[in-house]
Amino acid sequence: MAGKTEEKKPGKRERTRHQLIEAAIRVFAERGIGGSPIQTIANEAGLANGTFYNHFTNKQELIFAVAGSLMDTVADQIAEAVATLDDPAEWVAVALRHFNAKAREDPVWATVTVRLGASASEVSERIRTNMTRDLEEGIARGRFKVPTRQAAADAVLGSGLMGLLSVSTGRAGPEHASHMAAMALRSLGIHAAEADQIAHRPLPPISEMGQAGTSGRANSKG
Amino acid sequence: MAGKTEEKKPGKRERTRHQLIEAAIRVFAERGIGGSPIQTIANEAGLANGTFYNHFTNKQELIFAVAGSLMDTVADQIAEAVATLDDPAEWVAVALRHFNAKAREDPVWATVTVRLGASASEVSERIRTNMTRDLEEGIARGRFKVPTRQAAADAVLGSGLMGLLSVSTGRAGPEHASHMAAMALRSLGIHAAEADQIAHRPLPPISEMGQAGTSGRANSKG
Amino acid sequence: MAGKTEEKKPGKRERTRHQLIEAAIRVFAERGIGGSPIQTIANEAGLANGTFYNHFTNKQELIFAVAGSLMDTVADQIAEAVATLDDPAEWVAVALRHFNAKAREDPVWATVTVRLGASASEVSERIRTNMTRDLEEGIARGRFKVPTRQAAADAVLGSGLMGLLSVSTGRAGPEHASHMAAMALRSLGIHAAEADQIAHRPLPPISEMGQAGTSGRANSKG
Amino acid sequence: MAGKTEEKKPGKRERTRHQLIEAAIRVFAERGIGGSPIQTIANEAGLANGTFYNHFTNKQELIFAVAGSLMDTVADQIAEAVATLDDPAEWVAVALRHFNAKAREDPVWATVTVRLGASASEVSERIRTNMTRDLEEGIARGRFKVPTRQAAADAVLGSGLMGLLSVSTGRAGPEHASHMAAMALRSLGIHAAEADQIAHRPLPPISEMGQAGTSGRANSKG
DNA sequence: GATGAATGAGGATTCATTCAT
DNA sequence: AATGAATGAATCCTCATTCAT
Repeated sequence: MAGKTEEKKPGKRERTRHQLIEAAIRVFAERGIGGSPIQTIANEAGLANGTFYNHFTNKQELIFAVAGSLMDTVADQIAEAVATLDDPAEWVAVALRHFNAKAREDPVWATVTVRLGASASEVSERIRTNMTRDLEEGIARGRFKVPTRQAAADAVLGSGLMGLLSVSTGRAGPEHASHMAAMALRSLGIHAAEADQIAHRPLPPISEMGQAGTSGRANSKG
Repeated sequence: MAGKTEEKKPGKRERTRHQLIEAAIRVFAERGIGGSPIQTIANEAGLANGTFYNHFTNKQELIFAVAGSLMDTVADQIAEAVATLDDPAEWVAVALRHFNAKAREDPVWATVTVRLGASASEVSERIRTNMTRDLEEGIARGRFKVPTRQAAADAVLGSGLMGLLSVSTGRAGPEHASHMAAMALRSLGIHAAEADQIAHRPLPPISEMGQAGTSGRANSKG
Repeated sequence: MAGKTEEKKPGKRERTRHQLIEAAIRVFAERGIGGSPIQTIANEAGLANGTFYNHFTNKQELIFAVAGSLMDTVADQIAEAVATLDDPAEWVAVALRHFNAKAREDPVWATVTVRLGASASEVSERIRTNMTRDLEEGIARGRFKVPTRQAAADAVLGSGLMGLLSVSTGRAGPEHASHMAAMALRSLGIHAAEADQIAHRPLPPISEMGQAGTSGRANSKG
Repeated sequence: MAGKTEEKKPGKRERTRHQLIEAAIRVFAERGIGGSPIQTIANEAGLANGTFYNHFTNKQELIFAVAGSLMDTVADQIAEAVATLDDPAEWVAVALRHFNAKAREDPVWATVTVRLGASASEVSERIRTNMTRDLEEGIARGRFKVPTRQAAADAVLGSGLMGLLSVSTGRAGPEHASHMAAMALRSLGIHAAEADQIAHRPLPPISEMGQAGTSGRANSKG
């Protein structure tokens, strides 16, 4: 149990798994999930088809992993950006704007996230969980006036998701994110003028850490 | 069992087509679109698989027909309900609430609508078009104060969609629809008190016309 | 319910199923079960691979059907031949000799039957059942003197099976079947001289009816 | 348990090979030969899949080794037990009874032996060879009266095999082995009374030597 | 020798679609 | 129009085997 008892290759397995997820994201974006054979994904990752099954039991598992990876990536980045701020209203605004910014920077991410939305709603729970927590804190502090915590979450998340769609279909102008944030804040009971002001404050930066999110996920195959 | 048992004339063809669409909705709800073979759908409709191709050229056409049927059902009902009202704010509130009510009444409808999201986005455009028209009128009349027409549409539609999801996953309480409507109105610049009031007015009833929506659609085979 | 309510094609389905079983028997004999892809079997039957799955859910089901068909064919023929005789001793001798004769006439049958033996012992139960019935009758009539019905069945069936193996590996001489029958009768308590005599009587003929046995079997796919 | 815990020297290689064979027997018994991937067998042996190929060139070789091990185990034990006796009739009876006893003591052995039948008939030849030798001696001494050496071998081996099957399917009663032996002797021309008497004599014991049989076999990999 | 990731040919299975009846 | 058997391309998945460490 001392020393290098178990670590032959530093995460070779882990890395291959990532290659597959990354490849899947690219292929999904281009051809859709249903139109992406395992073979194609494996090849895109520079691997043989059989290798896929050393890392995932089936396609469904890959889809979940992809969805998870996608969501976790932003969720973590957003959580980090938000951590420096005090005002719940700003948390929400920053989260929405970062979510949107991510979509702009990485259209592939946006496309896949949107396509995955319904199929993998269990996974997007992570985003929902984070957001709900933030909203509750805001409600508790009297910053937000909303009929229900549930309704608030739906309104904010719905805005975020629909904004994503607008970005990925090219409907969104340059300030779309801020506008969406402002409207979301208004729906949470923030006055229009203040909402606009908060929604336009400079965005705290996020770290560029690679594939942050996926690291902690369980590896279903031994 | 007497005389013309099968009622040859009045749109027998039409009816068979409908059987297939209805069967597809049920099967899609249960197994997802990708997991629903034509064979299964045809059997659910009490028909042989070959019969399917007397009514649709391919599966994709069925999917569009299903999406169309789904959307038209509500879109028409909503349009009818809204037609009696004068205030754009009320249009929006009523539309959102009816959309949500439909989801409650017909969980299968809700499930399939959500699942269809990506596969048939062209169709959901119809909802967007209607909603955008209403919002524009409201903006023109000075009833809504929004940064952008686009942002407004996203905020409202996002709420609607997310509300649908909450219903179909059982997260939504009895007043969820009204709450969502109120928040949407706030985001459009209506004051909180008024928004709440509008969102709780009695809902204008909708007619119970059977499968209204699909009627006008072209029949590609024939 | 009167007239030709249900019989479009006179057993088209049934016939295709048979083609597949017959083709499988040929292919199995040549390449072994494990070495016979569905594709090859279907092609041998003059059908496309997909057609196979209209008649069997998987390969295992085909194997059972083949084993059943094989066993039933002889079992029926033997039962017919035996029906004309009165002496239980002769039943057993005739059964063993016919079993062996079949192996000589149809080496493919022999090969497949042997190879199938273990994999499909459930199916060969039919042979065992018939034989056990005959033995019991012989015991009841005091014709056989055996320690156990079970032991008797094992001895006779074991002889039959092993004889089959000898035939299919070319070890068996022309009178092998009669010799085996004689020895089997001895083990059942018949005196040597009489056993030999019975085992050499002329063999009652069997009808050449095509694929008799399989007809009654259930069709697992609708 | 003291000192050199791992015992490097005395055939560590040999032992690993054995672990694999033993593991294979267990896995074969449970899942059949075709359904037992190397990976599974290696894991069952507590080894990585790659290790397998340090000991066998391919799967077929393992199957032969398993069959050999299976047969040798009994063949050697039987040979030993028989060596103390003078009467060929007793040789046959003891052999059959030991064969059957082994099946009872080690159901896994029985199952795999039966399942192996077809896949490794070359190996079961060993049993046939031994048995044929014994029968010839008996014939030469005038102890057996049989139509053919071949027929005699088939009758005895068939009984033995079928008895094995009866044991492994639970059809065999406690005295089944003796009954089978008695019937086999009768078929060889021994009178019923004597046959019964011989078949019920106390069984000479066999040594409990571990994995005796496999030891002499060549090791195809260096 | 042991390890376990990678390989890729082989084969099973699905299912949209065609077509003769 | 309805039927349902047949089709075969597309894809999933398995697993014996290789190989770098």
